[in-house]
Amino acid sequence: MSVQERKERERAGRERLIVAVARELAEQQGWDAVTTRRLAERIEYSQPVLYSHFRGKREIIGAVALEGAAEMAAALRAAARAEDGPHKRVAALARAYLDFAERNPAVYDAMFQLDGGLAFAREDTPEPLKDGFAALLESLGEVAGDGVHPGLFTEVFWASLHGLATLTRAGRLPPQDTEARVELLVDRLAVI
Amino acid sequence: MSVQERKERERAGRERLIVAVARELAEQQGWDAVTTRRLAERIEYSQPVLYSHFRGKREIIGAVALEGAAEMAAALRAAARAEDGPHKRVAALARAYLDFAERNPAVYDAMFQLDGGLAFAREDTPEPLKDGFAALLESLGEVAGDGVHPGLFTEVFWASLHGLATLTRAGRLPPQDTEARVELLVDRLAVI
DNA sequence: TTGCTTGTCTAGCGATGCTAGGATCGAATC
DNA sequence: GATTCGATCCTAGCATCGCTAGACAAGCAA
Repeated sequence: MSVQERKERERAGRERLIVAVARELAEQQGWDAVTTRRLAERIEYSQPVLYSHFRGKREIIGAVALEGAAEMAAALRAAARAEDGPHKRVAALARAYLDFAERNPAVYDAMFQLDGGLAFAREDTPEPLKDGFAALLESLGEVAGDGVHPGLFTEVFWASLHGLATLTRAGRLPPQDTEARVELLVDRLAVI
Repeated sequence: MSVQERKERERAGRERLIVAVARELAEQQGWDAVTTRRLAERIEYSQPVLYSHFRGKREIIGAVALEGAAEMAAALRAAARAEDGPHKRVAALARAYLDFAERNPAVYDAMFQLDGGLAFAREDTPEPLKDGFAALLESLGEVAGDGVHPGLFTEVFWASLHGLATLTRAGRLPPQDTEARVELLVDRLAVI
């Protein structure tokens, strides 16, 4: 039994290594540079080994996305917890979101721009994704306003942040006024 | 002289054909299906001909994006012109924006998701893109609120719409409550 | 007719994601 | 300790991608 357990441990370790290397490579040189050949070379195995862990490149992107979602949820909760009062909390949340997107562009892409083969907004949505949305909902629910469904409000707020994050990073919005845009968004959307 | 003029006309016509076919193919089967080989086959010329018109696939995407930007600007202005009063006008504008994105997903991708090699938010930004932003600004400037820079407000509003458009289409937001989300966004962001 | 420019095509390069089939290695059995 | 056998891994290759070099043909000027 012990032999098999050891093998499973090694396999799990190698799988974590694949995801970590994919993420690192993506952050360093962009997802285009994450080819199966390069990935295989970096983990010091041949290409087909990747396919014994993942069905394809898409699934590797999906694994990075899940890892990122868990981290983002934690970062959002930490930022919200550090502030008193709904308004300050929401502002901190928004900044933390955009900060995460800016600091981890490749991970953010894996989560929201690329196709990682993950289900969203459904029953079978993976737990880390649901939890990321929940982390937003926790702070945003209290500023949704009377008669507005908290979930719907969270969706709108999230979409707005997502728009700011992606357009800024793609050079579609000038980078200098980021802070002013966040303030405007929070002041208008959040009630009290 | 006439011979040369005829040739230039034919060349320009072929270039329009390339862009039209690329757009059609992208809308039908997605941008992944727009390969240089398939494109060449459909215009009934060999691959290298494409490269005598465009530097590469990126530039073809860029051409589709410019065409789309001009159409979108016209659609936004038409929607705004049909309504009286700032609030109604902005609501119509928002719906027209999301409607365009939904009806022309491939064109929308070319404009805002893919790399078409275009400059944004800069001096040398192509005219159709500037005009698209201007079309938004015309209606949104009057609801920016006191002391808020119209351009900044337009950026935030646009980013929010962009977030809704992309997240909805990628299946990240449930499709049914789209209208409620738009109403909420307009009600909160637009002043009076 | 002879040259030259202009236009187009065939063929090919180096990559990509992914896979079939053979080799190798280690654990279990005699 | 030798042998069998299954799991594990690698070499080699496929189809396709964006892009380009070089051959070829058509049309114009001399």
